[in-house]
Amino acid sequence: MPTKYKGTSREILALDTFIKLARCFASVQAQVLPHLQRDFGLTESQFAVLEAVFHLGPLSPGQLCQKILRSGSNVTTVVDNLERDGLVTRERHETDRRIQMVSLTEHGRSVITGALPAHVARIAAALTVLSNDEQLVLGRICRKLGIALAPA
Amino acid sequence: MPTKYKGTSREILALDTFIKLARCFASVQAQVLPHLQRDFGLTESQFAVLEAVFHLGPLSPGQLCQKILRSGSNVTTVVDNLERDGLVTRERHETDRRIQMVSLTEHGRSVITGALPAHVARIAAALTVLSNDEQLVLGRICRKLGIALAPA
DNA sequence: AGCATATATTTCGATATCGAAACATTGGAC
DNA sequence: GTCCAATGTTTCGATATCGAAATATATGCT
Repeated sequence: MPTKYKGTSREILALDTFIKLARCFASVQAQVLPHLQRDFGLTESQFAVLEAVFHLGPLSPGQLCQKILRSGSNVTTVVDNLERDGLVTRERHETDRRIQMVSLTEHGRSVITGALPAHVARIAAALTVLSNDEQLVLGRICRKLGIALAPA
Repeated sequence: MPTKYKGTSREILALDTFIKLARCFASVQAQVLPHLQRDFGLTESQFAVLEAVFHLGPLSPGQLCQKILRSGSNVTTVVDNLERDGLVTRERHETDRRIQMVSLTEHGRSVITGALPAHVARIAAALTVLSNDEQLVLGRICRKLGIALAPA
């Protein structure tokens, strides 16, 4: 009985479900993030930025904001640190000078190409405790919930 | 096709599932945390500490550490801020003086009793997009994964 | 052209978060 | 009783994270 809250049965079910969701997500993160840090010196957000730019090409902070689901001010900070470490560069957009395009450096590219396979392998390893069917069902339900709550 | 990574089909399924899980969790958090902050001035971790002490009685930082799934140093910081704001107090354990027991103040108790029902109601509201069966299945799979990955 | 509004980014101040190291206390070995 | 290893907490330095305010640029209206 994971929850001690006294509410309607609908509330109890929802809270119970959400607590399991949160703990499960935290558990997977715990399997994966320490390695990203120790093996490649990357935080979760740094990895996410590198991965996005690697797969999609140069992006603005605003676009990164959408991709990594963080605030604009946070993207600024993360990109600052990546730039300081020589993994990305910032360049003003040619025609709209409000925009700063973030690109990978050579070093950044080699770091993300090195880190990506190991990271994916760790996630896959963590999820092997679920059958393919379970993963599909989990994905389907999560997708439904995520889409329903997505910012208008 | 949420992922652009080229790996084994097993890896692609796992990554795809995990991305949906992460986004879904983030979406629910986004429904819930801003209200906790604006309506009650509480961060997620502050709420978690108050809720734990409210339901379980006075706890040590080490016990809180287990409950809220954060590092010990983080618990120290969160409790510092709660103490500064007059929501909890710290007292040395009678017999084992290494331990600091964290207790609710009157004010802390009234804050958590005020915040809890609204918080639960918001979570329940967010999850109403899923049927009872879907919530049960989601909970079951998450629990299986969470338990399998739980720290040895 | 001038100006108000909208958009893109950064700055600022606060809290969270971690791991490693420091500190305090306990309890067992001798 | 003394010492040492184990346990519990805090400190320290770094990054993340947010929202609000500031800044820079663009765009539309007149």
